Amino acid sequence: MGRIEYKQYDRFLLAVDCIIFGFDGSGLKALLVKRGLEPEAGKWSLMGGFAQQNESIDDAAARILLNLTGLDKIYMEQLYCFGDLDRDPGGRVVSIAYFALIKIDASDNDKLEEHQAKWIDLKKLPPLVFDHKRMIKLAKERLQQKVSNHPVGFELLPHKFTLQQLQALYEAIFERSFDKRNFTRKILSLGILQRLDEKEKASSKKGAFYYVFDKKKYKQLESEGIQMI
Amino acid sequence: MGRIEYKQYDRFLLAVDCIIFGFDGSGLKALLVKRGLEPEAGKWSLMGGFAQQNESIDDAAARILLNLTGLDKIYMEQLYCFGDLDRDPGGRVVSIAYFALIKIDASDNDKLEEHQAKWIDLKKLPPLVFDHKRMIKLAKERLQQKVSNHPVGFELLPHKFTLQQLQALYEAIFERSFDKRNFTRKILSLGILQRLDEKEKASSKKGAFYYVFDKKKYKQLESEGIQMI
DNA sequence: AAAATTAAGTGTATTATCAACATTTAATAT
DNA sequence: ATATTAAATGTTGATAATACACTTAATTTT
Repeated sequence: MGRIEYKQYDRFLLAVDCIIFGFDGSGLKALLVKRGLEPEAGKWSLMGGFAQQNESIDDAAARILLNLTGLDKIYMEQLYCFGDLDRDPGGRVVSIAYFALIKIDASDNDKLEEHQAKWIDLKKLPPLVFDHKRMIKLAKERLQQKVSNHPVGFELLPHKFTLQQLQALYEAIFERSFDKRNFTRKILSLGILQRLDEKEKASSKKGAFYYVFDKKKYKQLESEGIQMI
Repeated sequence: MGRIEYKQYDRFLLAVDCIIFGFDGSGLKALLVKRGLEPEAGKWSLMGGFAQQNESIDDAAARILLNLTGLDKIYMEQLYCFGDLDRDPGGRVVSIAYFALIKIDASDNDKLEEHQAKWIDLKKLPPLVFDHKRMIKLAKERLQQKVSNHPVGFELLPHKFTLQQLQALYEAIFERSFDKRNFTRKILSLGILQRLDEKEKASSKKGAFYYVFDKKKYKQLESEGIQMI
């Protein structure tokens, strides 16, 4: 018994690619880098890397995200395994894609510059290497599905935020508008928001109340599931 | 440029494991085999195999399913990539799991016997090798989610079937009962069923009408999505 | 100090969907 | 002719989703 059984079978390079989502108040953004490796070096790409024998695939994904952003303990979920023969012209590489949700201003700017990384609006994507555009498309669909059934703003919004910011996030994710009254009623009825006494004054004279998430209730609904959309 | 860039990185064995669902009128079943390979040879297992360099991962999954059942052009969907370090005691193997939906009596019985395969009720699973039980659990959750948003009976039921058979399928998938009147109304309102003039007489004196799927409408709703549960 | 401005905050009526519930009907067997 | 069996079918109340417009708080301007 042990580690000699499977010698005869083919072995594969395993890449891990990360679709990193962020929200800056207007559009939904993805964090893209200039690819540092041939082939296609210098072109826009998702952040990625190769998995190593001494780590799980989840760990590889976390490592790659940390490497780019300096962040750990980030919301991350496996998206899909892309295994077509010719997806990478540099060789047979099977890629496992993960998507992550981060607060857009929490990442380490030095690291971002190191990788020539930029937040790019999903509606203005440049040409991307390999099948990375397809990955982003799938990730966005998964995010929509996720957000329909789970609270998710916590990961993408600053600690305190206004109802309009939250609505803007949902509108960016679903690329549609919501009725302010219905949206407010729905989201407040979930009981995951706590209103602060503080107001955001930059964008109106009256000012909009800040809210924070009730972490306990949020976590509960995150596992139970909700019906949001 | 070309196929020499990535030499330095680690390479992995890639397994493909198939969760094959079937429905026999009462319970939801999975097709399990007696594992033919050390380690754990002789124990119950999902049907699986190693991916080869000359095929896509999707193709590998289709090959493995064909190999066991003799069936091709089967409904199949990638489930998840399992990449933990010690999931397989025989070596570092990353497994990509697929789930398939087949008509339970369509498969090639000789082939099934060759692999000592059996249809086993999901509620009576024996101990399984590695993380295969976890795979089945996840596959069942995905199936529930799938069925909530897409018509799916077509793949699991015989060509013609009664409303009660269809309801029994849904009840098996969701492990709950539905009100017959509400279920019938809902499913008929989708407009994907065509009633035949023929009746099934085995289980009642009155007889229950057979239905078939309206393939065109079915395919349309399959891509558009529905709200079933 | 009054008026104007700006976006925030809020309520109601209508419609559609979901859930609960029991009787009648068609065909065969006695 | 009667009994039996499972199939087929409708209504009502509750809940959720949608559509829609005015009032309020605070600042800025006159």
